[in-house]
Amino acid sequence: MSRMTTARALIYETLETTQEHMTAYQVFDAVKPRLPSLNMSTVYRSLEYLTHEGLISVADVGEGMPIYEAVSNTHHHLVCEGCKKILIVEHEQVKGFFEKISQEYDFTIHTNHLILFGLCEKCRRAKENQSEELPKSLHP
Amino acid sequence: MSRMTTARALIYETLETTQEHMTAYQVFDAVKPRLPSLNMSTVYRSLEYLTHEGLISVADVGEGMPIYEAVSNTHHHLVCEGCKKILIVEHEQVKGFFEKISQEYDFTIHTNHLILFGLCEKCRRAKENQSEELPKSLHP
DNA sequence: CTACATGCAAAGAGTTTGCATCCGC
DNA sequence: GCGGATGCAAACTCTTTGCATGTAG
Repeated sequence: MSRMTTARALIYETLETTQEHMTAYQVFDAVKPRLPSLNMSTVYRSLEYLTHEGLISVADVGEGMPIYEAVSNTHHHLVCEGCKKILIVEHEQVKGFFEKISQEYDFTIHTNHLILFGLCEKCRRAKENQSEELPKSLHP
Repeated sequence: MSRMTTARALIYETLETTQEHMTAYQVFDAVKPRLPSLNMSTVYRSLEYLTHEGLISVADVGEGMPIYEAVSNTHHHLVCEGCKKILIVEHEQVKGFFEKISQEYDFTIHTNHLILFGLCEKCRRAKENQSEELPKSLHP
């Protein structure tokens, strides 16, 4: 059987109240003060447990570490590759697309956290200017 | 300045001809026979180079290792969490959604490889039956 | 010839695991 | 009290890096 222990409760509470996506290490840092005995392995095991229970969701931002967040807060992200800014996309904007794919392929989508990479308006404009001024040049 | 070396060419050729998504290790295994001196660090450096050149794309299937594929082959994936089967979604099916998001948020999407998790029709049905009565059963 | 690419080995980082102990139920 | 949860430390896996050597242009 499963137990809602102190560690699990605090980890979930942190994700639920901040309503932010966090990496395993960020969760650790946030909970550690309130539970000094907390260990990284417990964080990983708890995150896995909470995910399995459907209380939180995992996604990969492509920065090496997966991020976790409370599912109550279903939304999606646009990550700017220029300034690293993250825009929030309401699930309403995505729902229709998911439903269409679901029907078309007879596939029940569980993914509840989409992350799209690209350029925000500011960075796109900056890049356009850049390529106007520097027609051809350096490249690593 | 950049060079199209043997290693890079073979790695790209492999991804381009198989038209399959592969992990770094799979790329290594596929190219090694034709270039026995090949080293994992070269694979990683080459994949990074090819990605930066826009010849291949990276995506994370959530299984710990990112997967790579030739961009000529733009499509998306539905990954069944039950039987691990992977369905291909043509970009046509996704294009409209990307455009909508792009406009709505004034954001240029670079992501060209979407991976959605869920359950295929077979596994969904299996799960439904399971919760109704059936104790245990087939493997897909 | 020169700068960049590669192989090798070793380091890093994030995550997982075995085991003794702890604690929720 | 018992079985699952935790802490600790070590192991693991994937990836990155420093440096000497090799090679494309």
